[in-house]
Amino acid sequence: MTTTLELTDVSASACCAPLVREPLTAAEAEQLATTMKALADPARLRLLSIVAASENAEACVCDLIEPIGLSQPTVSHHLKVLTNAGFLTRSKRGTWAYFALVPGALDRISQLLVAS
Amino acid sequence: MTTTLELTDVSASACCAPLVREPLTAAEAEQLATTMKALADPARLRLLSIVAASENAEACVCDLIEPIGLSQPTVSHHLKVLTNAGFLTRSKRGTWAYFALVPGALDRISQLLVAS
DNA sequence: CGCCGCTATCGATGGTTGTCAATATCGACT
DNA sequence: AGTCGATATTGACAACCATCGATAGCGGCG
Repeated sequence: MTTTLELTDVSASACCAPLVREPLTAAEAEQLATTMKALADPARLRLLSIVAASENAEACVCDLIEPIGLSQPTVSHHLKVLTNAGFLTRSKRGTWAYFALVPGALDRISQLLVAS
Repeated sequence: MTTTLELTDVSASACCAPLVREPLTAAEAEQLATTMKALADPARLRLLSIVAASENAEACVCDLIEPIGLSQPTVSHHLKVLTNAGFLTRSKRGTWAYFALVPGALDRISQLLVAS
């Protein structure tokens, strides 16, 4: 299993000097790439946007399978990737598993790309 | 060869309604994922940051090979991917090929991720 | 013209990944 | 206990991709 990514580490070591300010070290680039790889998939982007647009920015797996149009194991896999990357949290209530947006997670990588 | 990505199309069709506002369509997700896949690679992220930190946000291929630590064909390949994705432009002056940042390209995808 | 240096393309290869069917797990309810 | 429904895990397979060596194209320069 991949370790949980520390987005804050990237922004800390590269604080006030994001991607466009000065060259990334190999380690920083590796970490940022791993995080972005979690986003660079159409199914995962759609999952994120569906969760974000849901009530309380939270959705049950059962509500995600149909709109995505993929098999249940595949959806479960993508949700795991997004969770490991720090974009979603998983909370099981009864039989159902609810995935919720991690506040600020998307904003963090967004700020790493922007120039200002 | 992959077609040049139209980042403006994404931001246009998703204007004022980014990733977190309402569910992405399959086509939007596909396009955004393709663009992000170009970024989700450590070598390409480092190339971008080196170019961005150079004079005039522009760098020669010969100046990029050594700091990246990859073979010349591999570097050339990554630069092509970034160019096709709309993040770099290529201009050949004499024997040398100079790659420059496309202004606003990174900011565009950055704004697609952020909530506000 | 002929050589040389810079860059791009080609072909091959090993590794990664998205996907599914099958199966396991686990909670709820009877 | 036993069944059922929801979710996660496993195993397998095809597609994709990053990388390199070899080679081709192409200016500059002697």
